Amino acid sequence: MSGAFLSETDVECALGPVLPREFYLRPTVEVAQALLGQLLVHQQPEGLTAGLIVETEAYLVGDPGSHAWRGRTVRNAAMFGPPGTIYTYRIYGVHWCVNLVTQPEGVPEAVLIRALEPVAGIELMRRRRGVARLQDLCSGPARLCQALGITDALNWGDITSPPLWVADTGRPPGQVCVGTRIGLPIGKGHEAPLRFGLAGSPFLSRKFAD
DNA sequence: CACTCGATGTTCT
DNA sequence: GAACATCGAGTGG
Repeated sequence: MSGAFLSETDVECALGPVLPREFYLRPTVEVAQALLGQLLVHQQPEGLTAGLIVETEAYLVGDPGSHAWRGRTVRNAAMFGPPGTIYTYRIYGVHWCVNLVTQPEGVPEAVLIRALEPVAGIELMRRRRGVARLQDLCSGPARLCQALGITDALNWGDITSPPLWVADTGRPPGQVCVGTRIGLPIGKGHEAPLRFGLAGSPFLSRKFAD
């Protein structure tokens, strides 16, 4: 596929209506599940990339696994923004991850996007990722950010408008798997059932225990 | 397949 | 100094 630059209208027609701010202003666990099956889209001059959200995690107030657990810092400030705020952070000093804020300003809850099924701009994703297999392009929170070109530049941005938004596919999520969150140390909320995925998707970062 | 390890910004001890 | 919402290269079965 060529790197044609679609207008906002073209994109909206092709990919469905943009999910509005009210979509995110619900209990965070509900948003994390409702996002499954919807389309994350990044529109840039070098091309448009998009993928179906197949895996998410919820991070809550009073949650020792959350970056906001010890209060506001320079890094996590976007988590305290209004619903629909984009929170990006650098992990292990090398990769980017992206979250969407779900609560009113001052209440730091968010959904981490953990995996996508590639849908649009797949050749651009392959160039950015340096891998060919479809299953390796977006199956992890840092992988999908590299594939879509998501960086710190989007931190504090608004997920309800370009350049990064979620399009409503109009499809029900299908069967949702629930599990424990990935990568959290013992005693830091690692047991909480706050990871969600589309059952049977080959694009998950890891399989769910049955 | 399982496991180890290096990359290194931000936060905490 | 150590730990961390990770990934990919390397080793060994």
